[in-house]
Amino acid sequence: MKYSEINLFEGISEEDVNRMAICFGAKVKKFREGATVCDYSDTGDDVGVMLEGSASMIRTDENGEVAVMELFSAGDIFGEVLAFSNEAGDSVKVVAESECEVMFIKYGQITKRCEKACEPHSRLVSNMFGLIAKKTLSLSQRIEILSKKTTRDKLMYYFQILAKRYGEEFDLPMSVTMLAAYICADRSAMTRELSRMQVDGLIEMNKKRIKLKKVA
Amino acid sequence: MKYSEINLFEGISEEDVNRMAICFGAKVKKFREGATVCDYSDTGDDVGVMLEGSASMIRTDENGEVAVMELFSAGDIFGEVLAFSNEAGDSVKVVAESECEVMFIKYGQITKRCEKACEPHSRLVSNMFGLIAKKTLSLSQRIEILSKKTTRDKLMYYFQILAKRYGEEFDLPMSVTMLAAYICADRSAMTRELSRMQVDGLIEMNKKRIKLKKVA
DNA sequence: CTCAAAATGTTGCAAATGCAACATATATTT
DNA sequence: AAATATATGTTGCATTTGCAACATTTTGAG
Repeated sequence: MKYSEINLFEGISEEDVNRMAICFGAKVKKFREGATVCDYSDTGDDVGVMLEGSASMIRTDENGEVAVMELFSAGDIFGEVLAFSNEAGDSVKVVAESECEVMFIKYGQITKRCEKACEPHSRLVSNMFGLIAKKTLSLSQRIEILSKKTTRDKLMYYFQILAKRYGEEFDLPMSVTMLAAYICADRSAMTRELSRMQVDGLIEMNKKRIKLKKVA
Repeated sequence: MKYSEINLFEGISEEDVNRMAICFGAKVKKFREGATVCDYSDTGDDVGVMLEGSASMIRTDENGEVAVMELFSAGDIFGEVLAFSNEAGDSVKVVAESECEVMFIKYGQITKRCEKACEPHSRLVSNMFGLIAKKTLSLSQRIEILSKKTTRDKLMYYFQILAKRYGEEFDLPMSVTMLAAYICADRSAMTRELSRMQVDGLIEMNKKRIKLKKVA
C-alpha cells in the first residue's frame, strides 16, 4: 500500500518512511479475517497502527463473558500500553474483522530521541499524536455511551453519534450481536428495547438500516 | 512551580520551557477549589495540562443528571479535542477539586511544525505523547469498569485496580457520592450493594477505608 | 444447492437497579 | 456555637435488565 495515504505518515516521503521503519523497529504484517492480530498476554510494548482493514479488541473473562472493547479501522492505533491494566487476567485479543494490514512499532522507540534527530522522526511523532488524540476521543465517546443508565439511552446516544456522522438514516457499522457487546448490554434485552423504541416511534429499523426519528 | 518536576517538561530546561511557552501560545492559570477550569461549550481547541492539584470533568445533562467523566491530577492532560463530541449538548465542565494550576496550550500548535524546528519543541511533543498515552490507559480502564454488568462487578474491578496500586487496604480517592457517579450507578443502589459485599465477606469498609478480602 | 453454523428474534421469570423519600451524620459558614 | 448545606445511610416499590431457552433466519462452506 501507499503509506502516504495514512495520516500516520502524512508529510513524510515514502523513502523516509522506509528509512524510519528501521529506526523505529517497525514491522508490517498482514492478517486474514478472523486471525489474531495480537494477544495482550504477550505483546509487550508494541504499538499497532491499522493501515488497512479493520479489527476489534475482544475481552473474554473467566466466565466466558465476551466483550468488545474497541473497534479499529485504518488509521487507528492500539497496543497494551495504550489499553488497560488487565487486572483480572482476562484474555484480551485484537481480532481481524476483515483482512488487514498492521504496522507494529516499539513503543519505547516512539518517544525516545532518534540519535540522528531526523526530521521525519519527529514528524511521525506529531502525526502519531494526532492518531492517539483521535483515539482518546473515541474512548471518551464510548464512556459517554456507557455512562447512560438505560439501554435505551445508550442506544439513542450512539445512534445520535452515527446520525451526526452519516445522516439521520444510516447503517449500523457492526452486527447487532456486536452492538450489544459494544454497549455492554444483554443481546436479547437490547433487541427487546430496540423493538420498544420502534413502537415508541424513536427509530425505524430494518436489518442494519436505521432511521433516527427523534433527536431526544 | 518547578516545571521540570512534571513529565511534560522532562528533559527540557526551565529556560527552554519559558521560551516554548511563547512558541506554543501556552498560558498558566491558577484556580481555587470549586472553580471552573474550563467549560467545554467555549474552550475551542485548547489542551490543558494539570500541573498541580486535581480536577474533575463533570457532565450535567438536560435532566440535571450529573456524571463524573474523568478525574485529573498532576500530569494529566485534557481538552475538548481529547474528549468527546458532545452530541446531546450537555453541559460539560472541568471543575477544580482542589486549588490547582493548569497550563493551556493551543492544540494546533502542538502538532504544527515549529518554524525554528526547535529541539525542545519536538521533545515536548514526545513527552505529551507519553501523557496522552497514559490518558488512553485510564480511559480504557474506566471502560473496563463500566463494561461490567453488575454494580458489584464494577466495584470489585475498580477496587482491584486500587488494591494493585495501593495495596489490599486503601482509601477511596474520592467521596462515596462521587464513586457512584464514577461507576455510573445510582448512589443508593451502590450503597446497598456495598453493604451486601461486606455481608458476603468480599470487602471491609469503614468510611473511605476499604480492605479487599477476596480477589474475585 | 445443501447443510451446518452463526446471527437474530422472542418470551417468561428472577434478580438487580433506579428512584423517591426519608433519617442521620458530617462539614462548612457565619 | 448555631445554623445551614452537603454527604451518607436506609427502605419499599416499580421498572429494567440479565439470563435461559427456544424458534427462525441468514450466512458461509463444501
